[in-house]
Amino acid sequence: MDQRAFWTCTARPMTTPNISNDSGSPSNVPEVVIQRLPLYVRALSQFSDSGNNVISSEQLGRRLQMTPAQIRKDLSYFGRFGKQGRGYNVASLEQRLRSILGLDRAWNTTVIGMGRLGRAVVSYPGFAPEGFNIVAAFDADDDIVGQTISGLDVQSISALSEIVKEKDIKIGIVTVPVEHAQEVIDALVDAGIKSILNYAPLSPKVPDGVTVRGIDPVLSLQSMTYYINE
Amino acid sequence: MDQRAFWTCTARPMTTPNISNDSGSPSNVPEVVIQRLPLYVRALSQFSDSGNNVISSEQLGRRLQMTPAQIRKDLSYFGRFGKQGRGYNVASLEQRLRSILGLDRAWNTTVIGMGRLGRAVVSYPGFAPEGFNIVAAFDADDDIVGQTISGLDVQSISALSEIVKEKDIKIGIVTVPVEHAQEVIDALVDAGIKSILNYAPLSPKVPDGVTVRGIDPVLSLQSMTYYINE
DNA sequence: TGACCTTTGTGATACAAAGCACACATGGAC
DNA sequence: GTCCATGTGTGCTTTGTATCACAAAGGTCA
Repeated sequence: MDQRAFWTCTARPMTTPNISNDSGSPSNVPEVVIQRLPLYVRALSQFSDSGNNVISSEQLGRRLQMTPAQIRKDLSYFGRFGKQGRGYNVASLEQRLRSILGLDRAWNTTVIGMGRLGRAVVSYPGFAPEGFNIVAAFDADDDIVGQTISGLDVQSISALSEIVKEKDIKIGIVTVPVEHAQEVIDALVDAGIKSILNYAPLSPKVPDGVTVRGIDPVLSLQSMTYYINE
Repeated sequence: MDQRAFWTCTARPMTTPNISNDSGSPSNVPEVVIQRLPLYVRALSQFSDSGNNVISSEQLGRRLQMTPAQIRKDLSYFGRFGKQGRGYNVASLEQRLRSILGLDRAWNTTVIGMGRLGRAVVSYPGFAPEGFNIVAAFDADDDIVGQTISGLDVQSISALSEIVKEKDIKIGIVTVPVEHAQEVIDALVDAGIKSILNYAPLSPKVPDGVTVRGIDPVLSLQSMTYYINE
């Protein structure tokens, strides 16, 4: 395999579990900041639902349990969105942030691995409302290929590359058993995918420019137990 | 050289999405370090499966995509486990780390919210082998209370506190809809739970000394889209 | 035994991110 | 128009963490 760096995570010395961003991306914005933007979007969306037009960094900070200064600093990486003495326009800040993150459009995604976990993922109703459409499903098992699950025809992994191009899929969601995860991720990368959401319990190697985020509840539990005693 | 790790979330003074550890814990060990330990445990376990007795920080670092120095530094917070010129004994280091994390015992957990997501969680086969036993299930809906799901009798949330004590439950897993998540988390805290795994898309408020880890695939996707273009 | 090689453990250093504090816009009151 | 209250945007300071670099420790073999 090639030995370009695989580094992960962040542009930063953050080295946080389950996040791997190789963003060789020139983006001078720290990765941690990018990760907080969706939180702001979510909070703003809730705020506007409750009928508010304007919000201060203080209010937003109280809701998200962070300091107002950090929020202002984060936003300042992208421009000046607030009015002094007044605060931020809720709707317009939300819109600006969505645009920065690329959330003002829909994204086609695919799930690879149609076992128990993959089925749960494709039937999870939380993705579509946020613009993440699962448009293809794959599996390696011939007994599963050909089935229709949640309206998706399960296809053979050998067709991955072709379908990715055909359907303009930009994000891969990996739900295969851990022993096949690296090869599936390699296949996604070969197919040109740059963003991978990985449910398998491993730290995959990916080339620069590919971002991987891991979802690993066991890891989360295992680090919490440390704090239970003391 | 640059390096990185990946996986879930982060630490305290860092305010990273999905992690909130207030642990007023006196532990002088940085939270990020605690979060990396389970990665080491996992890698060591794989190593010993492949028949190796000894591993160097360099080998471990290669596998986990991080610098050897960071691994040695992390370990040094807890003691001296290696032999110079040789490396670490795989089995014994794994055992020591498990002990530090509290993984050398089993933990009783409960899932609150028996909707689609909760059912997926209780039937997920990845928890038990790691010592996390789900011993109770709760829901607020009277139609669901009384059902048996994956061998668990679903109980009313009103019985939460009682059952937590009766079954010595130490960890709560929250899979209720977001609009009820904060109240359920409050109830867990009232019941004496100190560790919460939260699947609901919000940043819950918890008192000092309670650790919350969030599992939020949508947030992960939303921060990845930023890097797709550029 | 001692020369040599490897790999640890750790003080010192570099750097990134968080928080502080204040200058300065802005809007409202009068 | 002037004054005041409010809350942004940001340079500077502090904090936290990753990395460097090297002394000391163990192993090996002549």
